[in-house]
Amino acid sequence: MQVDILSSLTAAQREAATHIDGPLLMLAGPGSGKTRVVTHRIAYMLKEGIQARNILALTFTNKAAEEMKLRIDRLIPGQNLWMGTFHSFCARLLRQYGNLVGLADNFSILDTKDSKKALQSATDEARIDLSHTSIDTVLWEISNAKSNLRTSQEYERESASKFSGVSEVTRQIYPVYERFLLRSNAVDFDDLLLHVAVMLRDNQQLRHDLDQRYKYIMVDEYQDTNLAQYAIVRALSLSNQNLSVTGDPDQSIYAWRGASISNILEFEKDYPEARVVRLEQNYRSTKRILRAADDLIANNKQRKQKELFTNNGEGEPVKLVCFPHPNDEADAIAARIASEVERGSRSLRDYAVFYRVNAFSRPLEHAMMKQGIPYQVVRGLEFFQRKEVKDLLSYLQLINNPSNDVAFQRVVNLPARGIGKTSLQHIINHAQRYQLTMLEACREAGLIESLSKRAATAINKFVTLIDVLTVSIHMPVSELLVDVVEQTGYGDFVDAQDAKADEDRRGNVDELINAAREFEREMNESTLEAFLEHVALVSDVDDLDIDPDRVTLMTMHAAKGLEFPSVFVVGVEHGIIPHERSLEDAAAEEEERRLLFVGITRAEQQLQLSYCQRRTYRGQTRIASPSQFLYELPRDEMECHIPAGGLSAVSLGGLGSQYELEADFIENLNSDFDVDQTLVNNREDDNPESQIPVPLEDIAAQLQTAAQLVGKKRAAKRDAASFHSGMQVLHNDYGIGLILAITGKGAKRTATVKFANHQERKFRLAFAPLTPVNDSGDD
DNA sequence: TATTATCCAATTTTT
DNA sequence: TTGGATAATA
Repeated sequence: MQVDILSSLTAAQREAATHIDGPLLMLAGPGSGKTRVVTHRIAYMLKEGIQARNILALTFTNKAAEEMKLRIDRLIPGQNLWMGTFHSFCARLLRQYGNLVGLADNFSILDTKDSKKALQSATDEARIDLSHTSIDTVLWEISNAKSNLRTSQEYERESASKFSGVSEVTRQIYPVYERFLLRSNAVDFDDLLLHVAVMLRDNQQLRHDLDQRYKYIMVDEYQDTNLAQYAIVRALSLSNQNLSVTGDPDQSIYAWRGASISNILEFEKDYPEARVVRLEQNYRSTKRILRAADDLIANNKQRKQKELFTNNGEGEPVKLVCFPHPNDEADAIAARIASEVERGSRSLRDYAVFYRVNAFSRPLEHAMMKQGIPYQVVRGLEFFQRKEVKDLLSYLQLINNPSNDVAFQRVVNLPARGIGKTSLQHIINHAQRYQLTMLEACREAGLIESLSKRAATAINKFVTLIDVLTVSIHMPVSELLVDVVEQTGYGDFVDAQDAKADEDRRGNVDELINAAREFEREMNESTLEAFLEHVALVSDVDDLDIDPDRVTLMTMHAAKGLEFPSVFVVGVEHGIIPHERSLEDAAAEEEERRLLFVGITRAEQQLQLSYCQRRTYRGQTRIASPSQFLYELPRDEMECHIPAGGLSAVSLGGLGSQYELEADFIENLNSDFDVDQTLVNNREDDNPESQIPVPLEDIAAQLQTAAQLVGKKRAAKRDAASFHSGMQVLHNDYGIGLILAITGKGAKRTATVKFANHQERKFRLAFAPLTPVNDSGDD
């Protein structure tokens, strides 16, 4: 039987799969069959007689956990193995032992938005002045602190010497926020981990018990663990060092969220006994794709050297294509997919398009729709973020946990029931004065003098409403939900809105009720509490179905762990990948490179990277230039459809000659250049929505001509001191503009520039990122 | 108090 | 362009 399980593994894989006792580090490159090894290893352990209940397997996504469970079940059916995310594991522990950190077992889990609301409330309550920081910054700072195992006290101590605005404000707010959450019997995502880590640290008995219980621990994507997760894993594997972790430092893309890559890099220090297995053979991609990935990632300095190889064929050349505009980019991709599918060489599910920011899905969606290509957009939390859904869930939260003030505030006047801002403020004051939760304060509405009689009545009605609903707390969630929709008046409210604005909010409501029904059907434990936990810890991504025959659109972050026969990466542009916010920080830039590496290595057979000359983003069209990462690819063996002169004609980051590509654009300065037809002139229709997709080859050909047309028009020198009115200039952020006037002298010399979007701005010539666009040939 | 207008800021986001 | 958060108004 063992032979069955191991026979399909290679030597290296088998070595990892049969290493049961003692620490194990599996460095697994992309496409190296990691999941296969992990699942086979577990199956092997079970066969060897290890109890399923002694195994703890931690993943980052529910999807990954499900996938593994499924595959193990295929190898050894009928084992009841617990597998899940760090967060759900911690939530489960906290339900049991939460009292150790001051949580009742019906605590609520706040999502990021709720956390922000909580933080805002806490800040208001304590009358803390945010001065120059924003609530987002502080939330971020606290989240970071929590990921790094710092409670408010530790933060205070640790940051005592820091005098930046953020840390000063955070020092004040963090303890208040902490108290606010405890009082609300609620945790944010970071708390789930932090509380458990603290609990394990301060409670040796518990630590020991759990250590005994979970004798074999497995962690997937170890490169993405943060300090809190590290501490939890460490605490659970002290007595029994049967810890196996898998990961790939080159695929660490969540450092920005507190993941610390050093966890995996220093595993061998933490566990000197560790066996290290490297899985470097790639079974996924063609040689060419792998070489592109390898060349790219080789530019990272902070890196464990790794040798990727594959026995797969050379494959087609990787494509690099430049387009005038994202609409063309999207059209060309849609057209190619359509034609290949038409030809029968592939099906839609073989294709994925990746981008750096979610907003880039828009032109792609347009193009797919135009072409009638079925597609699915994978977006993190779309469903559970919708207003209707959040509103209704807040009612459920409040019923489940009456202390949840965030939920309370969300629903108290929704639909409007005459409890406005002023009344609410009175309630808040009262609650604060007597240390009550808001719902408790409402129960004393009659005692609050400042409240008008009318308001007091409205509040009493609300309290009664919640009390009545609470009676049904043990009913199936879907029925409770139906009750909520009807009795709170929310259903009518939504219907009224739909009628007025021609929307389908009701549809979302129904969808949520359906989700509840499905939950009842699938889960053996379908209490309200379980449902709320489920929706808090499961995202839409998790039930991403690759099965339906559709093209998949998603961010590169979301793509991790997936693979597709044919992959497009769009918008490989400077300031996009790497993202502009990463430009100053070398470490952040390396992470961006890893991100592109992840994108590239998802591809099995076909890969196309593309960038545009202009990009419409946030309502503004701007000049775009190729990403510096494109220079690091093996372009000589790739198929490049880029303007004459190639990438190198566009100077990196600098503005010097990048608008060489843009000369036609510049010429259109004084005309309305919303739709620039110069490059794509086979369009017959002025309406951008209904334009005919341009075959990729044609666009490439046209680009060449356009570039030739542009010919002599060269960029002026950057240091040109001779700005004058009537002159065309290029601004880093605003694009091309016309100097209307010049005033002042010396350092104060100021230009008034009118930009393409008809905005006028003034710039000090001494510092403004302005470059003259000179048509007098200066070569 | 409730609706409407205006302004502002804007990655990625396993949970 | 979008959404969210305030400010202005009926």
